[in-house]
Amino acid sequence: MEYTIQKLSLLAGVSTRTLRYYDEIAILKPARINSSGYRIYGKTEVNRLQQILFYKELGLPLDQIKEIITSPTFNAAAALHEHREKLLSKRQQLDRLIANVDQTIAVNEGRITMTDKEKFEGFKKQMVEENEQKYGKEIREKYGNNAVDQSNEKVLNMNQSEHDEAAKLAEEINTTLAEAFKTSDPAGDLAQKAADLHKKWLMLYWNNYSKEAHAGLAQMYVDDKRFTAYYDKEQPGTAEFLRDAIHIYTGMKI
Amino acid sequence: MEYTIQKLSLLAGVSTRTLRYYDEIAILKPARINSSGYRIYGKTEVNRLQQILFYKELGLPLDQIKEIITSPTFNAAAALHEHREKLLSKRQQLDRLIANVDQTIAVNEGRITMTDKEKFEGFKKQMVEENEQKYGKEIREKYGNNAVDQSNEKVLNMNQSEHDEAAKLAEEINTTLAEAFKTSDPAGDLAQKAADLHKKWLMLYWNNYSKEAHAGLAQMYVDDKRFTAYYDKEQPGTAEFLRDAIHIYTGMKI
DNA sequence: CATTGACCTTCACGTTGCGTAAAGGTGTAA
DNA sequence: TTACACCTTTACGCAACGTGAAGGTCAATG
Repeated sequence: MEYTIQKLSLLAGVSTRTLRYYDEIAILKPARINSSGYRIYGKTEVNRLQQILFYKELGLPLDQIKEIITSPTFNAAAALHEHREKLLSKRQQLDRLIANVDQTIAVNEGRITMTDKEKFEGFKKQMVEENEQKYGKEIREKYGNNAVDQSNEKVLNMNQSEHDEAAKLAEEINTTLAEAFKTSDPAGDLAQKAADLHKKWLMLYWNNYSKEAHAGLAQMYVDDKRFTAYYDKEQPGTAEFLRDAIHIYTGMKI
Repeated sequence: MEYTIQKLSLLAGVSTRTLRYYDEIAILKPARINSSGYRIYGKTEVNRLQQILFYKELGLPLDQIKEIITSPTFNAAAALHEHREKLLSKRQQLDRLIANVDQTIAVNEGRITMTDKEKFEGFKKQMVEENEQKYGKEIREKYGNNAVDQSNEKVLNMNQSEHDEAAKLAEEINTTLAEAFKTSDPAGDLAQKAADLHKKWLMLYWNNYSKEAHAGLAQMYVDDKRFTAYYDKEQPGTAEFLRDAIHIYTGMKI
């Protein structure tokens, strides 16, 4: 079976320009040139093209593909392993980017609802949101991307009134927590109410609430200095108190 | 505060070439040009550059950044949302690539151990591995990337004897399963032995065995025609029988 | 037989975001 | 004055083709 350039291009789903380019860089030369100067491809070339396209789908650059398929002694396995590493770190980079964009969108939209408040307050909020985001990354590793993406999507699609509700809830948590802290009893009614409010607040941000995640977040409030600073701003020890209350509330310890 | 091009480049951590390029494409013009033709940047330009670099970190192309920061009416939020979508699908694409590379490496290395066997057999094996891979994608969504990556890494690092062990185990599963199938009792000793072998076999591929995942995979053997075809090749109903045995073995139903 | 239209060829520039010379002017300290 | 660090513009290079442009070739049709 012989193919002209267009026949092969139709067969393989690539452009004729691509085939000419592959000829030019000598990764795929035609079997022969006919008397009119036309490129004629044979069975060998079809197979080779399929190989090339396969490796290309894997994201390998053409020069590496060339080495793989031209040199029979070339260590394809090593090349693939190396490429795998690159893809992995690329995905990590992408994850960071996505988290960053999510955060930026949130901050941008938050800014709109925040114009009346002081900048300092805004910064504090942003700080916590940032960390919430970081915790998101940990969830991401434990429960997969979809959960976090959906949750972030949820925040991004919140309307003004939902934003307001979240702010009101956050405020309510703070006052209730402050009252509860005075009782020194994380199992008491007030503390448990704070934990419950915190759950309600969380559910505005998370699509799928789980006790494990709630308890885990509570622990992070203690472990991460920036969270601790936020919750301890009025009374040192509040973050720890909240964690204890949530652990009792969820019946879980991390 | 005024900056020459190099001062600004040192401050911002970009090359002077970059700054000249930004001047050229009019995304960041210097505040003024001094009598010698030098570019002089001021405070405004520093801030603007920071904005540019920020959006660049998000992966936005320069022309879009230009629109965002030059047109005050430009809908930055919409642009970010759109960009977010792009990043998300990019990551999906990356996930596919990684799975594909993993698979290719496995097949490549599998081929070496398979040279003696028939091609047809090889194809069947490849088919099942492919699906195992697909199931891997479902795990990925449920348990995050790390688990699957580690598991694949494990396969990739298996040596010859481990490969052989896997093949032997697979063979043993098949014969045991065939015997067990005759008893028609998925709770019987033989069937439970098959399930246990299957677990051992799985543990060669998965880093973290869990009853849920094992039971889930068993269910997939019935749901996915290609798995079913593989296990039913001698006796129709074997895939279903194996699922029942595993569900009893794990004490779980999906 | 000539024409038409599909197909082929070889240039060659455009894309993105700069890196990297090359060739030459400027500022300042020794 | 000389050296040296700094500045300028110009322009090619990179990856992997897309997209014309200008011009030959082939098969079928009027």
